[in-house]
Amino acid sequence: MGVTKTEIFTEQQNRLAVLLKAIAHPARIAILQEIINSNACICGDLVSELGLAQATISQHLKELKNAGLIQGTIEGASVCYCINPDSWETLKNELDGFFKSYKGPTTCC
Amino acid sequence: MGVTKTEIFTEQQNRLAVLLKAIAHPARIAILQEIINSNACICGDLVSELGLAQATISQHLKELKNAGLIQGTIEGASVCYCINPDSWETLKNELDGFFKSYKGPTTCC
DNA sequence: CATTTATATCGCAATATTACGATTATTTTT
DNA sequence: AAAAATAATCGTAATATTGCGATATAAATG
Repeated sequence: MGVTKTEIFTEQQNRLAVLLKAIAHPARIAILQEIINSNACICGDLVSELGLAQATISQHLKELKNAGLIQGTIEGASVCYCINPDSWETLKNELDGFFKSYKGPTTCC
Repeated sequence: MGVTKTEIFTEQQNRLAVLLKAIAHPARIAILQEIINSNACICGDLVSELGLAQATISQHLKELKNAGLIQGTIEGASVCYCINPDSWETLKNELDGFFKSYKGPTTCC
């Protein structure tokens, strides 16, 4: 046991869960914010900005990249990470739909 | 180690991460969708709707409740769960702000 | 009041996540 | 080419999550 039963849920539910899980960590939220705010793409500056080891940051970046939320391009010895505009837009819209599907409180509770 | 270093992140980052983590599971997404779609609040119908054991559903409901996303009111022998309108709205806005802070692709990657 | 119904909680096994030191690979710099 | 800088990967320890059977709790029903 201990494994998420993905087979009993819809494609959409699983996909949304994977993307949200990728964001659902303070370090990865911080990384995304850094990438967004420094309008130039930052690389290993994250290691000095956030207080985490280089291996840890690299691992978080990998997860964000696996989820498709960011993309990295090699720039000499360092790597330049930035938001993947398409998946960012897709997730934004999907989440928007999800949150808007709730039409306010009902009478029961 | 293996413990998230919450102390090095901002309140906002930690709060958002906790809320997103609560949603970031297909079963909990399915539960939220069920609660939203059945405009009457459902109770243990979730157990028959989704293919998970009663103990598992109850645990997922607890997590959603702990995160403040849903609230349960006792209704006789059963419990009626529905969305917490305030936290739902708050999270929606916070996420909206987060996603909107990205102003499209830059020149670098 | 015994029985059924509806949920919650406990305890456990399987697995996933988080963090980091050490190492490796690659590119700059000297 | 050696040294330094940058980032990825490996291995590992600590902890968290997921799922469920078994059990507990509480209300409804007979």
